[in-house]
Amino acid sequence: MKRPTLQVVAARAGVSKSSVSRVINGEATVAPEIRDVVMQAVRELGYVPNGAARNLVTRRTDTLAVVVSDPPQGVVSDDPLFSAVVRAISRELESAGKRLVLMLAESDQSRFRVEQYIAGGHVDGVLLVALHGTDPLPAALARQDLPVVSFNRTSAQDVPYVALDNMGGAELAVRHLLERGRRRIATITGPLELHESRERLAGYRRTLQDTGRRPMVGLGDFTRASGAQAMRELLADDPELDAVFAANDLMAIGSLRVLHQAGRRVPEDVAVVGFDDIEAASYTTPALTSIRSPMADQATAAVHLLLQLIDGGPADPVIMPNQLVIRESS
Amino acid sequence: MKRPTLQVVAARAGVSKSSVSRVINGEATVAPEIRDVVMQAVRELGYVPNGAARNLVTRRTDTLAVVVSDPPQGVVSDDPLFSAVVRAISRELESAGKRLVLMLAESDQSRFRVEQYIAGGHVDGVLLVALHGTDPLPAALARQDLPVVSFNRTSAQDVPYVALDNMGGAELAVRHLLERGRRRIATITGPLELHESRERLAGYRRTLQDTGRRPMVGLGDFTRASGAQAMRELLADDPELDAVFAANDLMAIGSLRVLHQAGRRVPEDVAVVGFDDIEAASYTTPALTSIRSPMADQATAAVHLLLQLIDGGPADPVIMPNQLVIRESS
DNA sequence: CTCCCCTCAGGGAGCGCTCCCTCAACTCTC
DNA sequence: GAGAGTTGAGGGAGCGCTCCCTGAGGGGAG
Repeated sequence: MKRPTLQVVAARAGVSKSSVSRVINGEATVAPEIRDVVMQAVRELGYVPNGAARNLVTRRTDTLAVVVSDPPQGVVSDDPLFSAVVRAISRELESAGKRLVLMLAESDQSRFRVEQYIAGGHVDGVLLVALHGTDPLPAALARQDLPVVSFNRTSAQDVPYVALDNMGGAELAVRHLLERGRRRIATITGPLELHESRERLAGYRRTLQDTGRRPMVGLGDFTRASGAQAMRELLADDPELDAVFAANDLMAIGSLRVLHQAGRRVPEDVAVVGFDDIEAASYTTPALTSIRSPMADQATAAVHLLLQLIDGGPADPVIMPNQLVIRESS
Repeated sequence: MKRPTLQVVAARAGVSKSSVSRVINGEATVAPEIRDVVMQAVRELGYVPNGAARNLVTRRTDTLAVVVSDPPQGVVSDDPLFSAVVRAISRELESAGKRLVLMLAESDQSRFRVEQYIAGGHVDGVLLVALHGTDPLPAALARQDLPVVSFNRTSAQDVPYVALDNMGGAELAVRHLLERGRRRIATITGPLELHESRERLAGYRRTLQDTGRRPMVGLGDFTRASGAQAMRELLADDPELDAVFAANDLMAIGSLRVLHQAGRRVPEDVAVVGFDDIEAASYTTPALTSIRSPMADQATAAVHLLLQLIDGGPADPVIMPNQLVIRESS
């Protein structure tokens, strides 16, 4: 059963292809009676325009690619916030009448496939999530002349972005701990190849430096296990530490358990603050104080920026502010 | 800067369009020297075939839609497993050389848009996630003559599916509690409009009935808050209950806190078993015993089934078995 | 040596749509 | 009432590709 074409609809309605096309595309210069007879035929035949044919001539696809560039055990797509981000993007595109092609680039080969796909004219623009500082994809995509917006700062200079205020968030966390009277505040970092990890670390460093305190840095990689491991090391280095700022919630959760096992009470002996405010942060005992990253808002803003870019608008970067959510752990 | 076309490549290589097309599509009947000269030209010009033009004539798009049909506060896309499922699907499609268009259908309007899109010939097949029993979308999509695979059983009879063994999983949970010597075993259900909630409840019921015990049913809706509320009611109804099987982990986590507040020790006084084995299940105190749903495997299986269907293969439903993961809460 | 067959490159139609251009039919102005 | 202007329908080219068909050329068999 073949789908009806414009031609068929035109024949049925007794008008020309052009008129049907005009009606379908909602052009103003169509007489009401022609519009009615065409709509009638469209309904009767269940006509839906063929996308490929339309794309071919208009050069628009109404489709945007969301490219997540990340190693297989990567932090992005494993992130508890991943689904929130994807949903926010999806909703925003839906309301703009656009479609979303999701591509996870987990290897050089798939990165190549992404490039090919983008070059194949399948999409009108790209929303890029590539946190790794050395990722070659941002630059590669920027070279194609297609609108690209990054979900964070990238090494490619000329890619517009919407980023979290990671440094400001870290500052918020550390100030909060200082205000609570903590004096020996350690941090557990994310993997330092990632911009956001470095920024959060920098925020921690700067805030401590302002008050003349000594930084204590444990290295993590955003996983729960790495948070636990880093906590053990930090405790061994300084058994007297009285606060930890973890660069994400998963690591904070990992450290909670280690602190418990080491006989420290949270928050009495050691205060803990995480980052991201994932849902699990409120399930822990004690519930975790965290920096809420407005990821959904960030996603929405990124989509807006991209759509604006596609319409030929300006490409001003956006920085999203964070918010401290105080719970039991501090 | 316009992208080069087949024509341009042909001119550069000094051969015909047809030959270039043959080389691009890897046909065997091409002389090596022609292949070389074409590949050379392709490389020099950075030629990538235009997708729309190709689709238009081949009627293939190498693109599959993943449609998640769910109300705005729906359970599916809020589910912690959502991202795992999406990633598994994405990987599987990537390795099959296909693309993924993700569509969230959250309203009647967007459901209509989905139908239109599917009818527009943009995709080769549809992977449908629609848990709601009354959802009209499965039937609507089944009417289009396009391969459709559902991620669970649907009300549309003729849609092939890959489903979890929900009943078997519930049975596993309840048997486990019985073996631990529990005698008053309550359950907290998911929203009963969902197939899977009903199946999990039925599994609970059947297993208890087999041993002549009385069922105690609290109604939830898969959210943590609803789990807490149901737990309060169950405790009020029967302060002596000694075990709870929650139809998902979020509700189990909600009930843990209520039990703690009510002065019950877990697992000494009341054992708790969840369902899904989300990551947060291992963060709780005590860590949660749960039924592990092999969601990623299910996703992979669904993709396989769909690809097989597209190739004209058979459409035999698949049921995925579950596994009991025993932790501290039981 | 001739004829036939087979291999493989080129030509060209056509996929379904948009959009430009033409032209018919009115309306308005003087 | 005639000419100019305006409105809106129809015709047809062409987007970039695939794929069928044609025909050139070479090899093998008789």
